[in-house]
Amino acid sequence: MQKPTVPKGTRDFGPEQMRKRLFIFDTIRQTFQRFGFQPLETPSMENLTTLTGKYGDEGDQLLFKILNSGDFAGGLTEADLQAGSKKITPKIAEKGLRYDLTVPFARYVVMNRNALTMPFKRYQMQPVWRADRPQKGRYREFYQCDADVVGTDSLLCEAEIVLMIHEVFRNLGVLDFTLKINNRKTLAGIAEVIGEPGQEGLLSVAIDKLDKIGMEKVLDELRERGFSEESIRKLDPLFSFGELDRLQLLNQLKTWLTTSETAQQGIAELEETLQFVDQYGLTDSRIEIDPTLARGLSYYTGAIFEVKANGVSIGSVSGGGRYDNLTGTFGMPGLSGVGISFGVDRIYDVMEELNLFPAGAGQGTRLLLVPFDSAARAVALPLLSQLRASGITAEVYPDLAKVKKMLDYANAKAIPYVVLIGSEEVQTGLLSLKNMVTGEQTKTTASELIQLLRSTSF
RNA sequence: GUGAUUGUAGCUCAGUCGGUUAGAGCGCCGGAUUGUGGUUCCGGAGGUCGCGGGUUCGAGCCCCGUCUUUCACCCCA
Repeated sequence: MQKPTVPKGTRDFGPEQMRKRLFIFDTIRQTFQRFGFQPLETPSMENLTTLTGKYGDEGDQLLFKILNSGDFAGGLTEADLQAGSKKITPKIAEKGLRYDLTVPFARYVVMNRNALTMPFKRYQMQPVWRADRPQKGRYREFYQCDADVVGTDSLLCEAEIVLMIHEVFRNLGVLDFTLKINNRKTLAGIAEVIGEPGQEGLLSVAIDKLDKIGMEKVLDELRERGFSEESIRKLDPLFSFGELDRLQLLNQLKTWLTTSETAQQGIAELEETLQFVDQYGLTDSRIEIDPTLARGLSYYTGAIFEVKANGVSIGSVSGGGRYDNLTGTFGMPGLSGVGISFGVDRIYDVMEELNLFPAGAGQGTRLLLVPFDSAARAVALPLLSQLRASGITAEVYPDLAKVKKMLDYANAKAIPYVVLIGSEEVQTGLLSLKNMVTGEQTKTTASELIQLLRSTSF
């Protein structure tokens, strides 16, 4: 027998998982809306022309392509087949699954440029797909929750992103996290100062691995990529910022990168952003300026953010930054934007590993009505409506089954309360409320019952 | 894309040197108990050993392929 399976790197989410996931989605959505972002959804598939070339060569490889409908191979010639799969792909697939939410958003902005009020703030919570090999904290289908502002280069937006990150993780109960922040202009400045102007891309990928592989190996990689010994020597100060506080760090950066105008601008942006954050009154900030933070995506041009949960070995749970020209490739240059993306699946893994889901997050039905016969059921149904109208999640066992079966059902669904209704309850009008955790059973009226369930969270 | 790794009942896992009819715990179903679950006791169902091929008198076990799981690299949320 062929047992059914789901494709590699994809998962089903059962009821308990889904409730926890919805807790994460709801928490993030609340914050996005509170900050004035408006909802947007885009199609799962985009034209490949929209997607390719936006994520670098590596990214293009990771795109899921969708085979054309109909006789997709009909127009292929012998020469095409000889040319190999890379040449054939555009002839047989003109659509692909979205790789992130930022590029479809940029496409949307360009298509609706005349209708949108600028600055335009949108949030979007949808799955994205990447064709890489699954491993810990990495899936082929996963959800991102993005919030972006386009049409302004105000650093207030960067500051608000910092605030939203703090609010989201605090509301989730993930208190021990680090928000790393840096600026691509500073990185560009470093490349200038060490005598490798324009090479900040290569510099970034290598430096990004610092805390993973250590300084020596980073330097080896730079040598491999053609950086001169002199440049590498000039990079020294970057590794000596260890224990400095924010002010000292910024001053040292300014001194070191004094000859680069770009770097000075990056540092000034960083300072202004942090100043705004202070003015907003953020307390107990988890911000850490990290001059080595690089991030892979090539379209970032200003601030870059990355959030890691401490105490777990799962990659970043959130990341983002400013991009000056994302819409340029779609024929709309000069539109600046900044955004943040929360990775729901990784946040879930972190919260599960650290046991951070609140008891209410996995909670479904709170009360099961157990009528013993049809006369009892006639009492139960109006009561059920009354309970639901009071906002209490309640259900009745649909069959007139044995009491054991119904109580087993309550246990299986982890329903904490049961109301038993038999001939005695029908006659007296009093209900038997059973606490399934303690086993204790009391007589109660309908209104007392509602009051009790409203006043306790579970 | 590179290199490892995993797969036996719904779940977690045993299964000796290749040898008769593949086992356990938990879970599930029924009963003890027609107004009381989570404890106990009794009974029961449930397997193409991931899939395909090969070696062998004989394969869950050995070989090849393939899919899947997990992990590292690359890259990333």
